[in-house]
Amino acid sequence: MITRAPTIKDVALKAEVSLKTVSRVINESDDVSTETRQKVLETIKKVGYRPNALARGLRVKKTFSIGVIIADITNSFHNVLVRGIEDVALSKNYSILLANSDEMLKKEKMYARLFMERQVEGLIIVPSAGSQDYLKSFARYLPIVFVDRKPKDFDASMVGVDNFCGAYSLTNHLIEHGYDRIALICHDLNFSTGKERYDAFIEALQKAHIKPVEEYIKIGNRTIEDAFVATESIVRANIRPQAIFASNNVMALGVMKALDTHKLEVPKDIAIVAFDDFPFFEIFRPYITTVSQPVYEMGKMAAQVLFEQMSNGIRNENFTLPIQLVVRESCGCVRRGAI
Amino acid sequence: MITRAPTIKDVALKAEVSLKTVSRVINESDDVSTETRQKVLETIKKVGYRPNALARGLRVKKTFSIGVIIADITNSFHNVLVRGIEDVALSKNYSILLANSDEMLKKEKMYARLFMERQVEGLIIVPSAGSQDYLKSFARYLPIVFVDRKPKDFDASMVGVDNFCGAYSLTNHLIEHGYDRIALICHDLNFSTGKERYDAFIEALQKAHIKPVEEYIKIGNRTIEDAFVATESIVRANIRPQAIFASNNVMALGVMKALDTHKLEVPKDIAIVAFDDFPFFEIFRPYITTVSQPVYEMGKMAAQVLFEQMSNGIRNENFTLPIQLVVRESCGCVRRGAI
DNA sequence: GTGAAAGCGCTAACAA
DNA sequence: TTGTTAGCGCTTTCAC
Repeated sequence: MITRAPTIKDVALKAEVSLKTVSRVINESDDVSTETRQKVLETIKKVGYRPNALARGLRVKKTFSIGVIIADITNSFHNVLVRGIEDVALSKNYSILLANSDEMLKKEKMYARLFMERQVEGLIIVPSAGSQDYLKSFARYLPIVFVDRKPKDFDASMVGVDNFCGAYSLTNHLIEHGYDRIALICHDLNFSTGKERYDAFIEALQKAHIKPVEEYIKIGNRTIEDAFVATESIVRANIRPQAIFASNNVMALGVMKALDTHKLEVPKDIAIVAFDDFPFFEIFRPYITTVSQPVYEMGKMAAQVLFEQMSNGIRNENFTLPIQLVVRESCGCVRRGAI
Repeated sequence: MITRAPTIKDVALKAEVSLKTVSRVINESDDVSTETRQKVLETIKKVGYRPNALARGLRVKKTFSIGVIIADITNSFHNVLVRGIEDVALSKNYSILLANSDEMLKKEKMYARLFMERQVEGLIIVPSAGSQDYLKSFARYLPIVFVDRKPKDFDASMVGVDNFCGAYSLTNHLIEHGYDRIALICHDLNFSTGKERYDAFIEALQKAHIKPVEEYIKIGNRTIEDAFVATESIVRANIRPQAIFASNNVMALGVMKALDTHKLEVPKDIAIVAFDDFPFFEIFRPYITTVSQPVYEMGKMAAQVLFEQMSNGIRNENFTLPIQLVVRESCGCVRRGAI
């Protein structure tokens, strides 16, 4: 800005040594006489020199940065994921370039391209609905790792959980409570997570010889509002369901809000369970029964896989992390002891 | 990685034109004959050329990136802030480099330095407790904007809210309910926000001729755990307070958890209010009365101020955004109509 | 309308 | 141990 930042040249001039000597001192490499090193270090301090990572990156073709494209940093799932990624990146001295796709393929594409131009050395993506084939031309240059959701029309490593299994056991838990009128508030089936949870829900019902009721099944966007509206219509049905399965934690909020608005008590009047936990599900009543995903670990794992491939070459592997059924009280179970 | 990415040179060679001509086409500048332009564009497509933003940045001394240092992306205040910043950055075609300081000055410093080396064109910081004088040497090169908390030993532009005023009116609201035994669970006074909210709390009591009781006032870290422990000790006091003021939303969660654990009903047995809102404060009972900050707007404003200074020169201004008292039911007010 | 040469800040390769 | 030269991929200057 105002002043030009001093360069390696300025240091060399002032310290009366060559560029390379300064470079050597900076990189703590090679052998520079203690004397010269001292002199250079002092000069560096005096002129306030800081190496230009860009110039360095251009030369050595390393930028020490990776690109991360998630749906929305404001969503707790995504920010915890990012935290996991960042912590690993930090430990490797890498920075992350972050972008929100807002579930729009167009934005996802735009950012992926932008990050390529910025010479990121790897890409971690929570893919939006639609085709990821645009990544094919990138995959020759850097590794790409997907998290949470499966990409379409493009193969790369992927870190996620067994959504089918989780949703199945959650549905089963409701069935074991004796409910046979169970509603599903699900997010978009174009996401692999939505699809798998939906499929598991249906299959669990069928296995228990319960016929899925169409008016109890609502598919919408992953928003509080959509879940609210869906729940309202379900609750107004001729025969109210005894339980609701929310396909994710955000939608669970919409369900809760709607039930509260209609003065329905959980789990007395109606039970509810949700896929994916939230810290405060344990703080506010009713404590919501969920399937909990190791989100932070997913982020870490994704980063680890990426770094592994950055140094040892691109591979194509899937990693499925374990989930956990967290039984609390919203399903109708009696409350366990406090804290 | 595997393959070398094509450069401008490859394109020039293949299209049988000079480097500069390709450069001209890329930058949509100057006059290139339609014929040549066509030829170049085709070649670009054919070889899959993408400009190298780093090389370009090195030359034109623009990196189109800004650094953002927050406490923790996992905290809703901070991620909403980042979202505001990102949305503005996107509109200006800038990327953000993101880092979590975890409230540690050391990390904050490290990242600020790292970002400088990466040639960010501006810096937005939520400062940690301690001295920000290390930034003095940076301030000659780029603008720095602080958000939420005031820096120490260093002057720069700052975007925040009137914490004193907000905490004062929140405390006052409790006093108007007739409570005269009011507890404060506050985060570190080394943060300007903590200090100002604390001061306001005390002053509001004194103005109402209520003597602050030492055992009702707890200072801790901004964590659920600290707030939990603090609340427990307060609740066990000889004479229990009638209300608790939590200095932020995270600590409010700890307070709620502790009250729940001790089977104290809000607001029947004890009232609670918190500084800073949370979306789900409106979804789970009891609906918590808060002072709400325009966090997203704070992020946007910070970014706008930064960009303004990036183009028009560094200034030193303070921006105070309006807050809002959101009266719900945890303070003892009767519940308003649903949704 | 197009191109050659120089240089952004740095490091690799090779000399000295 | 230290210095010189070239070049990373791009744009700017100035020539043609």
